[in-house]
Amino acid sequence: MMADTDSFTTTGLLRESGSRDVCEDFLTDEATVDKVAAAMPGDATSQRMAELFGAMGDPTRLRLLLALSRAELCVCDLSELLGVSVSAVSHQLRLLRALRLVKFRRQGRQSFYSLDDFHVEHLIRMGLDHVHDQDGIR
Amino acid sequence: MMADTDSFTTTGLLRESGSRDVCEDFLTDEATVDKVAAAMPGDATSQRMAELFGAMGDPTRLRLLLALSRAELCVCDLSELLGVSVSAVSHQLRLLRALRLVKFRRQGRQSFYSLDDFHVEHLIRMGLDHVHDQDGIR
DNA sequence: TATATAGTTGAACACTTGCTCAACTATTGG
DNA sequence: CCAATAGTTGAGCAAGTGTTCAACTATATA
Repeated sequence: MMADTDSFTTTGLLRESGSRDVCEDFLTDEATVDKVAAAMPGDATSQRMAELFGAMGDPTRLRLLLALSRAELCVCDLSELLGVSVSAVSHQLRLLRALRLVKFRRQGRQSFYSLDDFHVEHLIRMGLDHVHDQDGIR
Repeated sequence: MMADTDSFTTTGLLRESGSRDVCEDFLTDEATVDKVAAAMPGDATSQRMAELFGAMGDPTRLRLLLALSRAELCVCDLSELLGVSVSAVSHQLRLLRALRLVKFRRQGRQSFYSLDDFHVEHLIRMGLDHVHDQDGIR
């Protein structure tokens, strides 16, 4: 299956021999580093993952997703629910739509939004678990 | 078990009767909105979830986590692997540590970092799945 | 057709964030 | 003790981000 082949971790090319702020010429554990480097997803993949998590990393957007994980809702109701202006909600939904985290349908003059993908619900669930586990134990 | 009791969705308090940018006085589907509002995690919880996802939403930090999901590594090797300065790596690891996504141990003058929690690995895995599924299908 | 409602969009602005740089601590080796 | 290595930390700055505001589109109703 091959890990990935995008463009490869930037590594290897940044070896201008005098580069400061980098530790001594050869690595602490070169074998391990090579193994990890080979297993790393390509830049394009990690970039898109970062976009995904970044989208969920804003409180407003996350709460939009949390709300939509319970029901399909129109912009107006989402605005009320979160206490955020319609405009701000619309902007954020646009972003979530671009990343395919939510989809929408128009009915009359209303836009009803819902989660696009079951993965998103799983991610939300795991985020909740992580936070709750941290509070509970430790 | 009760959904949560933190501080409650901001909702309900922002009803200064003349507030602009909010749709007509009563909601499209008040019953549903109430149901969703009751099921929403409290502000403190969603705030912490947003911090978690936000931490994973930066390309550098995400790639640190991806690397650490494969092996325990020192700052220097991480710096090499990602092509990012030692200082930048250290700053980001500090943040990840504060959120308990990674832990570290000192050995001599080196700091070895690793993932703190198996949840993080699951989240990474699901993020990968989501991105790959989007590419594959559709 | 005119008016109101629901939502979208671009520009602008304040705020946040990730990096660099330089100074610092801590551990090792001579 | 001195020098070097590994890493941490605070300040500062450029780039990015979320909200507001005002102008706009589109659908429904009188």
